[in-house]
Amino acid sequence: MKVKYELIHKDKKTGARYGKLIFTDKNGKTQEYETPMFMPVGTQATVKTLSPEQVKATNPGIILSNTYHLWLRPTPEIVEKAGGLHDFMNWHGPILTDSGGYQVFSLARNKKKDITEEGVHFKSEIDGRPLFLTPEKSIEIQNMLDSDIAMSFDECPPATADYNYLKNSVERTIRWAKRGKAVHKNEQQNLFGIVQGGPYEDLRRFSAEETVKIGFDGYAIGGVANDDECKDDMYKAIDFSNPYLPEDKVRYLMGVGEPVDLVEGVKRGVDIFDCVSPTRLARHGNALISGIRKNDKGEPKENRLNLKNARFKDDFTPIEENCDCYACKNYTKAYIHHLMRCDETFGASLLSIHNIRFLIHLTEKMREAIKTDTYEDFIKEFYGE
RNA sequence: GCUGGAAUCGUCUAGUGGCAAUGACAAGAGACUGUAAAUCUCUCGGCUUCGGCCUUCGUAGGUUCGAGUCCUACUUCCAGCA
Repeated sequence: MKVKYELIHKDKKTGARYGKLIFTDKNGKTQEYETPMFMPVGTQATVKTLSPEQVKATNPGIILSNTYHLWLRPTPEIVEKAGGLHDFMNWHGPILTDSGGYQVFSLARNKKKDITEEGVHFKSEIDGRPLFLTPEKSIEIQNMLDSDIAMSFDECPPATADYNYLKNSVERTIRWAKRGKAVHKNEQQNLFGIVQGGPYEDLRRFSAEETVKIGFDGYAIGGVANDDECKDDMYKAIDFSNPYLPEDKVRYLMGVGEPVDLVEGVKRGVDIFDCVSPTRLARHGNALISGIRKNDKGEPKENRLNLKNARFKDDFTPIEENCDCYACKNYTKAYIHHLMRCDETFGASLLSIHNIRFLIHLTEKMREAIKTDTYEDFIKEFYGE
């Protein structure tokens, strides 16, 4: 499905954007989704522990999947044979595939040696065989997967990377973006470019301007929220990138994030987000709740309950009294505590439903605030001020 | 009744003369940001001025510089024979 972003309203005080993503399929049929948007992640063509129906009940727009992982298993040939990713996984809403760029960060073992101009060397985690992913290959795989939005193959650098490393990396990522676009053939698929450059103003500007010159259907800000990156560097990455991105294209902050990151990202002009955290936290027994807490750096962080804690064994109230999710409407903390203690998958499912719904609900509230030019008040209320 | 064997931290378990004592589970807590993650880390006898000190391997004695480990008796359990 081809996508078009429509900027509908900007919050008068903060500039936060309310908009729509309009997808049109080859028969001219459209699907509309509002932004700000949170996109749940389903790396292996499934949002872990959830059926498509359960995901749908959280009211999402786009969901993610992953080029690298589907390349290894089941292979793009199988997905193509199944009629594309939508039919294969029974998800008929929009799908965005990450390019494998994050795996350059998380899986390439020897960054200096494995990342070359031509592409990136990996060793399969499944059978140890050598793998080589190039910008062309990534796009070719995504074309075959037939996702609605393909991402350019980039290098997602570690937060510890220094200026010189980032400068070379940014330049190479731009060359990769050109190579990827040159081989992009799937006319029903959109292609997004990715801005890199760490927390450096000149690198972000250069990366954004060069990426925009190539011309993409949407733009992402990448390389944030890795390792122990501080929030301040993430905000710099956004602030130094957004001024150089076109107003009429959607802006995607990759891999983010926590509720506080969504609120701060939208304030800085971001439209869409994705993050594994709601589903991973869920599998590890944690439920997102309203309010904020501080991490050990003193930064504001998501508030949550660890339902595995003994104190919940006889707590027969829902995770959040006013939450409209399936888990909160039907189950108690004591029950979920019991399921998590017994390693029952249903516990992880209920927490995944709650956490995803929590973030999506947050974006819904942000939209309403932007539409009424009260986003600043919304932020104050969010921080409990 | 006889002959073997066994009793160790909530549970199972390692341990054959230097041991507060192995591993697993359970338990208590923490981490997690484009998913190598239903994973990983820490704690798990008591006290501590963090150097140690104290009390622990069924019970009671004994041998030894030193005993969970060797010896004796007892208690309980298991197996085989009656």
